[in-house]
Amino acid sequence: MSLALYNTLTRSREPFVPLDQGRVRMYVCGPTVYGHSHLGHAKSYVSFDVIVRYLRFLGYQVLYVQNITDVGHLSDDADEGEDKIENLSRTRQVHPMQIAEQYTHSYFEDMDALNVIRPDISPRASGHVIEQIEMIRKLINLGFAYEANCSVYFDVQRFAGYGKLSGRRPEELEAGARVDVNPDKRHPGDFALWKRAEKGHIMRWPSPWGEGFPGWHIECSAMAMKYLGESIDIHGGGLENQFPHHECEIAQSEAATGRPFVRYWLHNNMVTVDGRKMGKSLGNFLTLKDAFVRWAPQVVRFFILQSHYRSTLDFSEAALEGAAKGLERLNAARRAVRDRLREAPDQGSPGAVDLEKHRLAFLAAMNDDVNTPQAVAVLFELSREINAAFSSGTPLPAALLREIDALFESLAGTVLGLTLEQAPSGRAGDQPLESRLMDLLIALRGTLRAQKLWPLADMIRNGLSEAGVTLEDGKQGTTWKRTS
RNA sequence: GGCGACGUACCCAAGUGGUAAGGGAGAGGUCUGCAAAACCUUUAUGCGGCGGUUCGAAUCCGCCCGUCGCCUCCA
Repeated sequence: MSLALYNTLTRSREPFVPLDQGRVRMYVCGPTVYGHSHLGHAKSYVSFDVIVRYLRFLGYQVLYVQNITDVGHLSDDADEGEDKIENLSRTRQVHPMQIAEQYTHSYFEDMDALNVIRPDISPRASGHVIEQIEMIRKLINLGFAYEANCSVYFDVQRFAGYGKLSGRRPEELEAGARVDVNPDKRHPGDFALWKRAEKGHIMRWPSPWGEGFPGWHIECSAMAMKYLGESIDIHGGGLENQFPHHECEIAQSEAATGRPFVRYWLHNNMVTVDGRKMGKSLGNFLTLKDAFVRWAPQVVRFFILQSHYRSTLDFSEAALEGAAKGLERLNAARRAVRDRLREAPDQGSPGAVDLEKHRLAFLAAMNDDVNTPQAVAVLFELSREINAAFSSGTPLPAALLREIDALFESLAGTVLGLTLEQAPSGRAGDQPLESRLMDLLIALRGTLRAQKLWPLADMIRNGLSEAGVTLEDGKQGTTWKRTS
């Protein structure tokens, strides 16, 4: 049993075998930093985060590169549009790099909150203009690109493999009604590698073809190859970037090196709202900062993991609420394990819960093209079995409880990035002042309850509830937790 | 118009030939002063429709209906 991934290039599920044994070179298209990240970004980067985490869990040494696009991404057609970031900088009267920096910070802030492990390298496009120029020059020398009117275009007709990822041929593009006529291009499908900077354009660099800036597609090829080599194992990105972005990446990279650029192309699907894509252009997006006001980042992460990365995920308040409750169920299970651990006997029947069965089921799900919803289902099944064992009355031995706890930590924590039961909660014996005050209130209420002074007892419970603390009366005494 | 997906219960969502995972909601129950939480049980003879292949189909094939994505920027 080993990891299989769905490769867009071959449109099939393939066993994952990296180029070098034990090492994985992985590149994922990062954000264009001209706005706060939204739920769609979260789905993409959480999905790839889990893939990276799982590869590392399997023992691979992963080098994970994810770019930050801070120049060259045009707001419209690749010939007419303006640079998105420069656009915004004009409106706000600040330097484009200030815009890029602001939203780069914002991006990492959100990803940190989602417990997304940072990439090993986060190269900025503007910091790699030299590499991009070098690559463009090479493409011209090899006859795959041509200069026209101080801009440089890739000649799609010269590259035989153009279309192998998306299934689209240059001939078909020509038939499309929406390809703009650009007299500089030899073929309507040719794409810009370097753009001439018009008067007033702030982001500009000197080049052999005059002052200008790099096209959008070239950055990923140049940076991926700089840090990962000419052939990489995994390239990830959003489904909507399959064409033209990734198709162009393949063309320019393979034309330049003559070698296969990417072995496994992975594409994640998008978040929808009422069945429609969540996107900036549609204006139906929810930024993560807004989402986090309502739902904890962990809940958002969990919500994402409950669907497959290649499936669309439909957003709704009800769906998020459902995820929040489900996550709490897993939390409760682990909390119960830890609570019992305090008074667990050293001896007992260790065979009460078959951990190995669940561990293997979890791995089987993950090996099957990173089926996180299935893996999450295994966690629920594990939880149910543990709870059943608890309610049967027979105390589980400490060694088994520690094993269960470790299994949660490993599968839910290390692999899925879910930090179960981090919210402060407690029973007698905890250290901080908050806990000691809670102990006092609980003891006071306990006395009132013993005297059947219900109104006074409820006054404490209701007051704490308003302060964001929930009391729960259980068999083994009263516990409290924050309700956020 | 071209290319490509998808349609599974009230909602979200797994499942690519062997007789429908999981979560939420709903219902019943245990516990409780009440409550909350937790736990247990339960909830699709059915997988958009109609045909076909097969011993057997949500899964494969064909047609139809519906929704969406890409072809212009988007994770």
